[in-house]
Amino acid sequence: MQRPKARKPRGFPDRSGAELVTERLMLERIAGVYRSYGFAELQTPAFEYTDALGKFLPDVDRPNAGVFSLQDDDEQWLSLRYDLTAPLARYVAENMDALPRPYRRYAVGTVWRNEKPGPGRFREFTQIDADACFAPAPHADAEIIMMFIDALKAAGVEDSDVEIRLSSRRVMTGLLDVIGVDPEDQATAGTVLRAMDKYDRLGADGVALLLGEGRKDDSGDYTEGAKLEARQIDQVLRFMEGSDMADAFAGNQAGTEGAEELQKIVSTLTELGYGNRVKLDPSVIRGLDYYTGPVFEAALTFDVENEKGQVVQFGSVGSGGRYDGLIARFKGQDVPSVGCSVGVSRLLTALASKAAFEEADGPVVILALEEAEMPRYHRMAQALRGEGVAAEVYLGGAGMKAQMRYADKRGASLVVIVGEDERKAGQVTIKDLRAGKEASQNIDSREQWTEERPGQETVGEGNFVEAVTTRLA
RNA sequence: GCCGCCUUAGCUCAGUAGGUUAGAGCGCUUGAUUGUGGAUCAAGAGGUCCCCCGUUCGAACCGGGGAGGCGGUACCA
Repeated sequence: MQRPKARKPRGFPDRSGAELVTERLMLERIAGVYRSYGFAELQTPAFEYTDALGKFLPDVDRPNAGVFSLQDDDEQWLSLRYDLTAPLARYVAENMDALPRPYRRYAVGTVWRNEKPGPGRFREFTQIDADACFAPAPHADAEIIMMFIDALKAAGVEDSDVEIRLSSRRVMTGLLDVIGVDPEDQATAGTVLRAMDKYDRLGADGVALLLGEGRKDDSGDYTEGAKLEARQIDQVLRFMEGSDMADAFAGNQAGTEGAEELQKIVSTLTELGYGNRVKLDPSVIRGLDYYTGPVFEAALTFDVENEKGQVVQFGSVGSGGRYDGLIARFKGQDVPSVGCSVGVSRLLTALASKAAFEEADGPVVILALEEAEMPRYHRMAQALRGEGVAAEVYLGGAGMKAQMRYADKRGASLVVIVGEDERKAGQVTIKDLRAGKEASQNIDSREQWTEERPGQETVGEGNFVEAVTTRLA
């Protein structure tokens, strides 16, 4: 008989223990920030119709690569959501008339992307988003960014560890106009913007190659360039290196307005004390056929290492921006909207590389030494639970040594022992594994080992609950 | 998708310029302790040397193909 191999599909993490506890705490703290700004939770399903997500391949009757899709029994295509914004757009369009304006909601959930996993990058991960719809620039944008910063801080990211990089799609439209590239020309405009996006990593020279003929990277991969002229390339680079975005647009409407909008956002944030956290950065591009105004992302300022200690390219841990056209796909009418998203799974990975998670203590383990006394052991466990102490009775017929090993492996702080001796004497032995662990550092002979019983005490059976809670306190 | 590296015990990794019984450390099990985890000592279990095809008297090792993992790059809502 052919047995299946026990294996996990790649990019789908198994998760347990302290990581999960930390994630739940993180989510609750971020949600708390969102709620404090007046956002209320909305839950939508994991699946949406593929056309509602806008993920059919152009001119083909099949869903785009990158999303997990399947056909329902009526042959309609469904896809797992790849973010929380597309489902929001569907929800708002579907309930347009019933919703207050502005409509503010947050959402927490798992999203799925069918693409190659990388360091800190999974095919299944958690996002927590907040969005305001029917909310025009620039004040809604300033508020979202402010809240985004608060959320990251609540998630445990130190001020010095993160930087909010801000740019604007309208400014980019202006730039393209000025250098003579039609912003509507998806192919060229897209290539130019994607090249700019790589400025951090490749520097001016690398970007120049991508704007011109193309570039072959160190691994030998070749990327086709935008084929701009030298003059245009120079303009783009000068824009990227310049400090004042507005300068670049003498009389260009989109560019000038975009830059003014950014200035208003920055000055609002500065007035509220967030100015030092935000930096204008023309290399922030984000979703090309998605955002229409300001865009921003949170970049970590420390190196992320993998388990082998190698420093690894690590993307942003959250992002957001203005998408005035997303809901128009359904209703034909622009709905000015802006939102942010924290990539919780990725943020956890990054923080884990910085400091290991503390494993919490396991439950108190009550040894099961005498078969006939099982009810007594369960009663003792109940008594502890009644005081809010997590407790379990050992199950399975192993000897005392094996039970102790089990308690150790579980990370139990205390073991409760009632064997024949204790029972006859009306007593309970409590052993503190933590104390023993410490003492073991200094023990190196077998004699010492068998004689000492560190952290062990025997109390009357009426007092054992109190003795346990005192030790745990 | 493209490029590179890697794949030997549960884990981390040695290994022989093709030769019979493939190793270490850690972990695991058992014992030293007939009622005590973690230190120490001893013993033991555990392997299709990623898979397939080929070369060879003989392949974990050489050649070809494939799969998987890792990293980079492309794409990324």
